Amino acid sequence: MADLSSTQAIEALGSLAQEHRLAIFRLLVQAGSGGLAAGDIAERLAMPKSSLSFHLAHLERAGLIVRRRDGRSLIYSADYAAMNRLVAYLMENCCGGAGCVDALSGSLERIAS
Amino acid sequence: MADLSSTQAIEALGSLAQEHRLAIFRLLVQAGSGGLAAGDIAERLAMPKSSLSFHLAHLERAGLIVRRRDGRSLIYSADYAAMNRLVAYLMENCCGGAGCVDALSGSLERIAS
DNA sequence: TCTTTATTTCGATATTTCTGGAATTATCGA
DNA sequence: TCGATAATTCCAGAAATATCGAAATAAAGA
Repeated sequence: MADLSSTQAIEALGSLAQEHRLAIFRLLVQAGSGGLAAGDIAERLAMPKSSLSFHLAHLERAGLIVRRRDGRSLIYSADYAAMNRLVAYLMENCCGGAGCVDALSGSLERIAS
Repeated sequence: MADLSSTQAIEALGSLAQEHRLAIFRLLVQAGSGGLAAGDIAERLAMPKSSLSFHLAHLERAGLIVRRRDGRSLIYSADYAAMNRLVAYLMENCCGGAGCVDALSGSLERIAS
């Protein structure tokens, strides 16, 4: 699993830095590896299909989600590995060394329990 | 240390999702708590002062950096706690549960060593 | 093949963000 | 107080993003 370049990190950060796209991504994370059809997402988030399509394409370009076809539906799902790479990038490049690692260990334990 | 709202997370993500701002932030992380004067940053990153000022204001608004005055200089420094909150937000809301925590534990160990 | 369903792509517009020179504000030292 | 230094704010234009209806594409089933 190769490290992210800063260009890739910027792409990913920019994708998540938008109200609708963050909501889409969070929904897909919740949905798990089964993913959700575009139509389902549009309905749940109550947004016009063409707008949704624009944001899905953005997230896919950034590598944060993947899609597969199932009959007439296109199923989108979160790429957890990509997200891990992004978080790892932030921890390695944008955190304050040991203090940061300690602080985050606490968070990890909280989430795991 | 209160959790980030999704609006705050979007602000922070948007601040880092820009070439110059990411470079500024990384530089400030490296610089440590002593921080750097605006002029130093402008020189090191070779950018016009007014542009730099725009980006510093953006990062400060997002809560990722803080500034203090020292004589004629304004010293900027990274707010590690804010960064930790952002990473924690991503792990809690945008990661795939246990699998994600395991993957990131590995990263933490790698960074710590 | 024709129709229906699922979704994307196109296109025009509105909005936001970025850029950098010029003018302005704040501080220091003589 | 004056002159020099450090930085910001102002401004206008350029570039990038977001919005969403209408038209186009892809697949399924009768």
